[in-house]
Amino acid sequence: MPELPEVEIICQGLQTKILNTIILNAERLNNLKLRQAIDEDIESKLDNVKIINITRRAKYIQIFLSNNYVLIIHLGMSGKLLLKSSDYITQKHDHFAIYLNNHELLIYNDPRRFGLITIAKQDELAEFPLFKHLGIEPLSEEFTAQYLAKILQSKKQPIKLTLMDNVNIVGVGNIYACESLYLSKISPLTSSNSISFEQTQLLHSNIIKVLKDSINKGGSTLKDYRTVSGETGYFQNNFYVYGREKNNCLTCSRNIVRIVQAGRSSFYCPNCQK
DNA sequence: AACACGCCCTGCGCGC
DNA sequence: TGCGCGCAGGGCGTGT
Repeated sequence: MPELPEVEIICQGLQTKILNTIILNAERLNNLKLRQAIDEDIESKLDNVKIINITRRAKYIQIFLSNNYVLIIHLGMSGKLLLKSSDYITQKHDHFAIYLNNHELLIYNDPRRFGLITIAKQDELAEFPLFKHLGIEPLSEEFTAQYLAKILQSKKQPIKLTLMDNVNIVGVGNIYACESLYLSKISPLTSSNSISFEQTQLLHSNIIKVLKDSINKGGSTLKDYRTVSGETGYFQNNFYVYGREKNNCLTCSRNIVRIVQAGRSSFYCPNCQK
């Protein structure tokens, strides 16, 4: 599934392609439940409204509408948002269609159905239950080494779990947590509160670097991720550790190891990362 | 409070 | 060829 860079690219694509278009209407294509059921009355709020802005919060896409609502989309592990021409024939796992006045339609497709589609009033966004607990954006000015140090010092759980917990920092998923720890020479097993301030500064800059590098390469495509135009990303070719179990560490040539933390794979070099 | 674990789903690649 | 298993960019609810 998309992490922060992939969602960012999708938002940028939507900005380019559908900003200022008008949603003629929208419809659910089945009655399957996503992470949560699609709101009963969502179609009535997507009837002849203009798209006035598109932004990202954590891994959520926010499509602001002229009727003071905001359409909120999360892609879960396997979700895709694809722009199609008006003769498009609906495919398996297409769950939602938005018809636009530029003769295109925006299709939400999600095989695993871990994503969600919902709608909220713009002035209630800050209090929206899905967003209320979210931490700070790693690409914002709020994310400083001091902030990261404060978070790390307050936890003794393994650092990788702290990086991936959206209460602390949003948008850093499994790939970018592994990659930023590798670049910082920190083991994913290290207790959060045993990281020195020097290491924290390094980690802070590497989190930002990895996310920005990935955005510049169009994100990472493992399987499902596509831009709104259906293109893959390229950052997967630049992974140091993610998915490279038993391959050589690009620094010391020893084997990259895969372990499981909180039910998720962590990849790291036990020699380089302490 | 903090953490471990399991579940929500489908599809794919692997070993037998 | 076919079946079962494990695994996948996330996030949440439950139990200890």
